[in-house]
Amino acid sequence: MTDEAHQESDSGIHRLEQHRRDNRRAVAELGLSPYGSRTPGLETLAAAAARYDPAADAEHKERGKEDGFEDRRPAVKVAGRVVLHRDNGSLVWMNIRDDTGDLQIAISKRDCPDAEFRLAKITDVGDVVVAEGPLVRTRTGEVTVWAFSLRPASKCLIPPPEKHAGLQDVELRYRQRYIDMWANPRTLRVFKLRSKIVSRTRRFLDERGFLEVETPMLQSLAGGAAARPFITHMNALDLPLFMRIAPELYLKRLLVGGLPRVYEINRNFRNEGLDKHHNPEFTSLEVYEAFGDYSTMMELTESLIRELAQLVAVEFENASGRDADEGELHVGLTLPFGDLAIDYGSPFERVTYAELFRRVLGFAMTDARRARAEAKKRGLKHDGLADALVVNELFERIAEPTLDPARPTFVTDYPAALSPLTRTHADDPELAQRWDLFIGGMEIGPAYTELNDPDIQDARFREQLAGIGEAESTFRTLDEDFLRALKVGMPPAGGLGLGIDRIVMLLTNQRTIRDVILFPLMRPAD
RNA sequence: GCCCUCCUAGCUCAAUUGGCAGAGCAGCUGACUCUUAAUCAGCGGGUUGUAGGUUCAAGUCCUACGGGGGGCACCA
Repeated sequence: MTDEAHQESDSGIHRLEQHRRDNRRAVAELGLSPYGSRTPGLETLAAAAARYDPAADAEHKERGKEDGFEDRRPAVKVAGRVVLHRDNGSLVWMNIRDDTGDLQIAISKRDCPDAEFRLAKITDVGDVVVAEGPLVRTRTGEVTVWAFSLRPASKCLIPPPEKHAGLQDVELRYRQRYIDMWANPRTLRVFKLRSKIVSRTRRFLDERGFLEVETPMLQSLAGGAAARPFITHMNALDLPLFMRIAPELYLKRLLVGGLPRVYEINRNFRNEGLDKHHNPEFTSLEVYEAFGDYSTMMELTESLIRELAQLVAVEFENASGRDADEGELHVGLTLPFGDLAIDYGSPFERVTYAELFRRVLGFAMTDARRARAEAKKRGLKHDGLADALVVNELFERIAEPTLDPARPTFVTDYPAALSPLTRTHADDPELAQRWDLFIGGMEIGPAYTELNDPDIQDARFREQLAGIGEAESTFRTLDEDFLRALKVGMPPAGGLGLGIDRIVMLLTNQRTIRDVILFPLMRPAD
């Protein structure tokens, strides 16, 4: 048996990787450094291609061989990863890619130093190169860098994915995102958009006088939500710590301290299941506004999401090369999400919890006996549940799914029994000043008029804690310091929580949360 | 936690009823100065996720395990 019969050589290196290692050595033997060095004066592929000058190109084609001819074709210096490689003998073509697009490079034996022409011949798909030369248009009409210089910048030792289909294996796409990103341009587009969505969100809030803050992610009490936390440990203080499940209780302390408008965009960690809408670590936006309430939060949220949709619509137009003046998206401002066309331009729908319940179920949510009978009839949970929970079971299973997923909808005024930590209406203590926003069938986030009476908050906390089981009590305890902060006096306030990952899913038309998180949690492969 | 489903060459995918594991791309050798999923001629490349089992014979059927995807349940 020869070595060639083995997939791997004695050193355990795959034959395809070995060929690439051999090519890397050949590059070094040409006197070129396979891993490149600092390179000033580079421009993006899109910017370079945009500088193509048809007149100069035509002039050069006509009179390029005349004595004393002055070449006025713009010369560009670009870098990118090789995605296609066509060796035509004494003329090598390659297409390189950066985050702005692809560009064709031609390396001719006649016009390039010998070592650099030989580099072109042994360049592998996946390598990163720097090319320099005038912009020309080929006979088939493609803008091309006609290189007078080609340099190596980095070697790709791993065989790349299939050149046309790209990297299809979902598992590999998540585990080896660095390949997915360059092999599938769509992936890079989504994550660039995500970044723009987040920075526009910051700008939107900054412009309105909100201050971005960072509160603890390691907490000795994990409060602000009812999820299971991750537990960790600090050696120096021999202290058990929780990863935060929400920043809420710290942000409210800041209202007490005298910051009237604060927000935080950061990670939360919840030790629960994972599915297409849940990753154990996810990014949320929380906003608090002193002297606001859940209505001011509603206006803020609607404007923010409309502005983000507008941003994405403009990006789409730019990407598809459409004339921005066409205005089609601006008039309607709809964005695709799967089979839906979600309308962000029209005023969002508003419906009260009670109204939606009555409309769909046919009776008032205050009719507990009827609700219980209805739940039983439909085979929903009801035994041993409080009235409000039976009503909510009907609401979530029957009423909520009737919302039009193509119309962003605020469901307002939840039963107070379901929202013990929210201020109730002055004229109806059974209703909480809370709304939830639904878009595309997903819950995007809630907002509240915050409770700021320390005695009521204290009582509600204790009621909640009284109802929990043994297991929960290990991570749910009363935050005495938070109650002390409320006793110092927190102004009346509106509070908002939005799931950033889900907003990005909606706006970039990605059906699973893993496609908007760069490195979603995966089980270790081995 | 339960149910369904997928895992075949570096990548993308085939393989009929259980009957010799294949193709394209990528790779290697050669030709080619306007190609563009370059083309042309030739050549290599496999422990079919892992471990067992049934069978004359297993990619295919059975069991367990690992990983992925989907659904259900759980989860203010």
